[in-house]
Amino acid sequence: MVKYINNKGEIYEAEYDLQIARHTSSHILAQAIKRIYGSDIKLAIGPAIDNGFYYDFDGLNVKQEDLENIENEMKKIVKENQKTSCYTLNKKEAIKLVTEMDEIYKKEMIEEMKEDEIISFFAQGDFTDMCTGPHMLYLKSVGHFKLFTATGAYWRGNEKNKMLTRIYGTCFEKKEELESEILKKEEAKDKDHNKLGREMELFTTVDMIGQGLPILLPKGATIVQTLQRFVEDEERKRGYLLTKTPFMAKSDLYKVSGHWDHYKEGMFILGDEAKDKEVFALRPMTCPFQFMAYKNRQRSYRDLPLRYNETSTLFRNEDSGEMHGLIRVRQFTISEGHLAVRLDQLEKEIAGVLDLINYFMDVLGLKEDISFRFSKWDPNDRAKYLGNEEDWEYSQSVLKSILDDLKINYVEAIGEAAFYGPKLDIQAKNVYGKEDTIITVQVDFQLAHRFEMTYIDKDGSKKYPVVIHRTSIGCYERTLAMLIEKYAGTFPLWLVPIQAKILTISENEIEYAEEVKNKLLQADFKVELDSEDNKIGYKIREAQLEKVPYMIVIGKNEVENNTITIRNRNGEDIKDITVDEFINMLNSQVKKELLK
RNA sequence: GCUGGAAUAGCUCAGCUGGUAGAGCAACGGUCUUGUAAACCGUAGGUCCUCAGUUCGAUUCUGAGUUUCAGCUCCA
Repeated sequence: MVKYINNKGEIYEAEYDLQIARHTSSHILAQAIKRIYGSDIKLAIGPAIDNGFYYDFDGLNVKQEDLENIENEMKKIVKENQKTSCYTLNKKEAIKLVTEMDEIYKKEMIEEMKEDEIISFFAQGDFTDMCTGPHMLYLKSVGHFKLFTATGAYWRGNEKNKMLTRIYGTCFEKKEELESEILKKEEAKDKDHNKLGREMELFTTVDMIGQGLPILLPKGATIVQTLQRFVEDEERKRGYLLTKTPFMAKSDLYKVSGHWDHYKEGMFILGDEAKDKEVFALRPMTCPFQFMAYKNRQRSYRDLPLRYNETSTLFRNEDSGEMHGLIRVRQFTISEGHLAVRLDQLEKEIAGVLDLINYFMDVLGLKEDISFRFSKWDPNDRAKYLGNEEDWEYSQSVLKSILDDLKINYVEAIGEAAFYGPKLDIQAKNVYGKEDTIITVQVDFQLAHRFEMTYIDKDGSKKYPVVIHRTSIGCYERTLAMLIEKYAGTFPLWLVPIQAKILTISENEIEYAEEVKNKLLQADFKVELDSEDNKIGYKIREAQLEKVPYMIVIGKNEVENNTITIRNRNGEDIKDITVDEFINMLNSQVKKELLK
């Protein structure tokens, strides 16, 4: 049991609380910083977060190597085992105190509070901080902590504000827990797609090509091709019509779509508006192009729902600091699609989209790792969005009721909507726990009007369809990144770029091995023959490093018996099997993996 | 875009305060023709990210740029 003190000054006893311990650790960090770097360092905020804590400081200039020193000071403070006390002040008194302390950020926070707010302060030895608590009564109770990084962070998360210095750390009750967390971080590095993907020769980047423009090497390209064929085939089965639309268009198109006003910064623009007669832009989204396919002829209510899909390459001029491996790039290819539907079809079509997504996530093995986010507009940031409040309230309420009907378990996020409508985002976490959107489904009541997309209804009147913007498997680069980390490079059979590697014991078996290879290639399997080196142990090791699911070993016994020996990833051997039997085995395994 | 790191052989890295570079693995050539995790001998491989500046002399110091990493902000 641990003793705590809350913001009423009450002392109570409870189990070790990780959140409070981490919050207390952030105060110890701040105390250490003040001791080492002096009172010129201004305190901003220092909360506990998911996997640790941080504290933001102004005027602090620390480097990675200084962290050890700071950590030692923190340990010293804990050893002193100061007792925490708490007192409260009214707003006026609190402002007076923080003004005396010259804590400008605390002052700013207090000034924004209500007049009758009671503000609590926690003190430990020579250190006092405004805080709502609770805290550990004795600093010794915090347990074991470690500082990780010192980086920059904007005050209040706004890029217009000053950049402060943020120190991240974590804390656990037991030393073993801390050590296992550190170990976990180390192990995560080996799964990091940006490291593993390069090591496995799935992709690379080249200085001369530029940021966010990775090259998919043969193995990575093979995986993406497998995914794309799978997605296009499945979508055709579900009634989607394929389009192939241009990679760029005149600015006129984007002016109608609203991209020119709302998304220009994110586009690669070819030409100079001031000088050139015609200005082009690479497409950042496929929507307006597929809308033109819709408008190719007059549509009837009987034509709807109309489902378009395209394996679509997009270009977005991301800020230079944003690029990261395959997760965030400037050119990417997405399983894009737009559905033009009648309002009475909307729910069923969204359900259909979600069923498709669900199937894909299941096949990829990501079903357990995703979460749903209902992304709404921010009424306080109108300039970012098309349409008025009424439009947004309507489209959001429609999407919300559909999601509730479908019993989707989601969190809401303000200000994450697309500029033309609310979204259902499907989120996945990377190996370090950082969340990214991999799939998005959007409901759009706006763009059909802008593009004059209409259909003739039963009663002969002209109507606008609702547009669903959706991806089904997401963007191939980002999804590949997630898969690399999910499987630590050990891809399932249907997806792996080399499904089997044929290894010969000596050069005498190469002719037979070629026969085996051709049979497997004809049966549509991806195989390689390694006959360069004669050392079988070495070859097996190579195949293991490449995470090849099956090794086919061929020596003189196999040639004599017209069979092969197979070794799977677990190191188990199957002997005296024929090539045809092996092909059947592979086929049934792939079928199973595709849930068919 | 912002803050702070980093860039040396194909890969992982070493190289003290300025005197143009090394190791292990990989590659290539040869020997061995081998039944399950690195056989032996040999060879080659570098614009020390780029461009300027300081200097008799720069991988090393300074500046600008490029790429890259962590975080922030932005985003699929």
